[in-house]
Amino acid sequence: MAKADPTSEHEAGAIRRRNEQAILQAAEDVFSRHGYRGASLQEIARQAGLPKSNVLYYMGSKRKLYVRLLERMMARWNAILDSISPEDDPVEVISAFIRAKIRLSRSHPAGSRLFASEILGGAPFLQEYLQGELRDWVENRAAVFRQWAERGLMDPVDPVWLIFLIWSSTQHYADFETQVLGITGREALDDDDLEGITRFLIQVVIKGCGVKHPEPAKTPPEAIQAADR
Amino acid sequence: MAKADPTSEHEAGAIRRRNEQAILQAAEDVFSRHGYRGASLQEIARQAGLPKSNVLYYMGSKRKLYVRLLERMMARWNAILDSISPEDDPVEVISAFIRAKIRLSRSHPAGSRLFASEILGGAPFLQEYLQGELRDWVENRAAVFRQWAERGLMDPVDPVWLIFLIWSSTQHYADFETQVLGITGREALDDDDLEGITRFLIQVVIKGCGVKHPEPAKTPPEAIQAADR
DNA sequence: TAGATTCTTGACCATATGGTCAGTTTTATC
DNA sequence: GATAAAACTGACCATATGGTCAAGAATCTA
Repeated sequence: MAKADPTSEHEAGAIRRRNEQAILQAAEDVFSRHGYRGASLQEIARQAGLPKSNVLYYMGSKRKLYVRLLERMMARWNAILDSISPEDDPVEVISAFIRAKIRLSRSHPAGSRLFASEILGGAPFLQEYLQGELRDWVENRAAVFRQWAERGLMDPVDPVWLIFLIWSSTQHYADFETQVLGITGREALDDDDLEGITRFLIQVVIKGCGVKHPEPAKTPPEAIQAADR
Repeated sequence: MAKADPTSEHEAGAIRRRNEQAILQAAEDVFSRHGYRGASLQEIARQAGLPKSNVLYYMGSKRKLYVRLLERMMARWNAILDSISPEDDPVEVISAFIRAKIRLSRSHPAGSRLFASEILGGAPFLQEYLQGELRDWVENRAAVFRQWAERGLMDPVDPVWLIFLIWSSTQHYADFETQVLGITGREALDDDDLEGITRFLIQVVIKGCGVKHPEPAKTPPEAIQAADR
């Protein structure tokens, strides 16, 4: 190997990276539970097992730490926001999107709540992102949805409302985990629950918006079988 | 009139009531934007146009003020959580619920966000409510949904997930108003937008879950007409 | 008008906040 | 091992926090 084992105690940057991660993780939790103002560096430091000064040494300021967390979450987001084309199968695309979004909300619940908290506070740090990247992304998708509707592959629903519907319903299981657990009376949602929720959401959206598989150009055998029933 | 005009400057309790309302309104806004910890009595007082001491005189403590706001919101909620019976028309019931929920989220956006913020923070003040009243309500509804499914009036979807779907998607337009506006690029959502969203959500849920009108016992004329087309 | 009651609010308190800094320890480089 | 650079942290600062209190102002009751 060209580099020394990064997890070793003896390697230089190892403990720095470990501390940084500990701080980021602690901060994500505290910020997500109490919002930007309500979070305290003291609590973050305690949760990361470091003195407060050390947190500031690593992160510079509360503000910078917070922005860094937001950016990290946006990056995770971008990773699943792959582009689509009108030639794709609408059923596949929408199903995959719902699935990916649920998975992300569940694999990074604190980050997801952090985002929600930022939005609730009026998105003072995210205005740019909302009106820039994210807006472009939504409009792109919306255009494709409209083409699908024109080709009869789905009902002519407003694509923006559809995107928000998928967004809100998937996000809900991370942001409002407390509520879901409180009401269902469970300790936690297991993988089976998650799979059930995912399937349910996919089914409702697909069926509710009349999303269909595209007609293959040259009818393959399966299509004939399907028309047969 | 038995009592003096409550809005008059000369009536005794009038200004007290007015101050109280000003405080509650200001507090709802500040708490909803910054969460319990992040909110400061100073800012609430300033926004209500009163000295901080006066706020404490009226409300006792930050905690009491916050709890009072939560209770007020729960009361508004209960007002639309009327009970249903398996004999009702599923289409009507679900449509009315979505409509009422959207209306409430829009008429009291700050209160709605306050609730969301409380949940994000782990619902330290609402555990009881979630596991008590609200849970009972959800289970009641779920039981009715199941009966509808058995009678073939809707698909056999998990009723709890359905309720959460309606919940999250309707709540979204209040809680994430900033996001919606930022992405759509609008200044505000007008009544037409709201009506469009409402119709869209109703359509997707009704169609997506295969919700049907019940067969009337003795087919009235309208049913024949409907079957005609 | 007199006395009691309720309101109102500035001054104040203990505590906690984000952030600075100087001094120390640890690590890298020669 | 000497020196420089990076990492660390306790003491400290100005400010803001939720809350108390006493004393004045307004209102009600007689």
